[in-house]
Amino acid sequence: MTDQDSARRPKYQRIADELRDAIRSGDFAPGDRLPGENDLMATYEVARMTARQALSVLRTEGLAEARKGAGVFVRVFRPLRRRGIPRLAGDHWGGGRSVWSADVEDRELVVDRIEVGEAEAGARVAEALDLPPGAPVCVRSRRFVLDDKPVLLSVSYLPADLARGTRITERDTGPGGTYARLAELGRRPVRFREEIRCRMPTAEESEGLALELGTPVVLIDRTAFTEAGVAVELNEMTLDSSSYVLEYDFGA
Amino acid sequence: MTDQDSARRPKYQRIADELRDAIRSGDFAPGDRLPGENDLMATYEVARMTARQALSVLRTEGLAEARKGAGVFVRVFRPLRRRGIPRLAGDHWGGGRSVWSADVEDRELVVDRIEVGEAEAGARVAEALDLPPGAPVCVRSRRFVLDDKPVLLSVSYLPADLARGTRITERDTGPGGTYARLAELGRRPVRFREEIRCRMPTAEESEGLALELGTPVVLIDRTAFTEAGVAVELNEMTLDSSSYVLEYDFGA
DNA sequence: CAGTGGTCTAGACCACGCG
DNA sequence: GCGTGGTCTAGACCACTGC
Repeated sequence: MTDQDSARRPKYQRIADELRDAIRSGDFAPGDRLPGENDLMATYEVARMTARQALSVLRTEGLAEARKGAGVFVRVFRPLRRRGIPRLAGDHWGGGRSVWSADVEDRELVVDRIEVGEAEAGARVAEALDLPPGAPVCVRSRRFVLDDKPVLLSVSYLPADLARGTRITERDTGPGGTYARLAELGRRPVRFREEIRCRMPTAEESEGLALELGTPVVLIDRTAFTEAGVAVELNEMTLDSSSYVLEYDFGA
Repeated sequence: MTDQDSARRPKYQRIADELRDAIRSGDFAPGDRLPGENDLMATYEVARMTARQALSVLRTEGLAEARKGAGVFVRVFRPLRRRGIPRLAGDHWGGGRSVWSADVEDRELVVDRIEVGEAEAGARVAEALDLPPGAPVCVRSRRFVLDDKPVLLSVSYLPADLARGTRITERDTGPGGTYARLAELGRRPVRFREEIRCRMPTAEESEGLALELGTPVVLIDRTAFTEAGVAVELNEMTLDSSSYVLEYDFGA
């Protein structure tokens, strides 16, 4: 009766299917504990590794997370909405607020792992900023942590001759951030290009964003241009995909 | 000598690290065959499952793919560039071309699994189209296959009272596609909102897009609005993330 | 300290694909 | 046909968590 209909589908997949259905149907709500390895071994009369493999399917699908010594739990999602276009409107950061204040509202935002320095432009950076390869660039990297969860890694590149001697090279760039400083230099960014990619994280990204198994990252490469069409900044962002919904509004 | 520096890192991780480094450094180029399970067992003197686990790390990272009976290979990427904004400019589809011709250029595009029908709006569709829940909607679903690789699943919803009696309810919507028909009805879409999410695929998505292990999907929900601000279409798209780079250009 | 998940071994049989 | 990866078993020891 129970294994007559197995129909060539591997046991671990069938177990995963049942658990997945139970999650989707609401039998297990976000945050609930799922049956553990021992439970599955008993219920389905399978070996340890088979039960493990079933759970690993759900984890790599991003549906479940394992907590050592505690159990396996249904994952909880609470994505942030990131509005691609109005957030960069001049009247946001122009008024002394960072572009971030548009996103986070009443949640607790911490910026850490701030590093500022100078380096030689690699091929990609040089091309984006229209500089000769090896040209000096100001590099600003930082991490954004929202309610104790890291959500974004950001590395920003600017031509060094533009940034030197300004607060852009300091840890705190001042009110309105880098874009306000650029505006003061007569290089106000008015046009932007964002390129979006998505893939599984590297080990470093996984560590830096404290990612669960089965969580992709979103890469946003934003180039900022002045009215004259000169690229003044390349910002490479790495987002925890489970923490974000991106939104773009535009006319035809 | 070889395991003195193991430093608590699991064997399978150390093996995966070495292979990953070899890939990144170019010792294995895209498409190359990697050492198989038996090779790793011999080289590192580990059990089968340990070698397997090492390879599975690379696969879930999206760096390698297994071909049954053949071996494990370094994955090859050739993403399409999808320009979010100019592709929807009226002069593209207005001239009788589909919005797709902007993306694919000289590659072979096949559209299959076309289904057109009517259904009752679920909660999300009803909200997006500003209809009462359960209202009849026209549903158009299809799959785009580029050079024999499926890259996008699309399901489009329109208010049924708008679509009925037009070519929108036929398999072939005619020159310029759905948007050109809407324009003829006096409901020309002029504003768009795209919401972007990213996650691991469900089993159905994985099948429909023929995804490798370790390949996330990108979800784009696009709502089209008329000049009067009325939502006339919701298009839910599911993309193979390894096949796409999304691009958005906009001013501040 | 009892139970959990994490790692690892040493076997087995199978289906598939390439030569 | 032989080697490949895919599935599965029945054990083992460990580290961590929570009671």
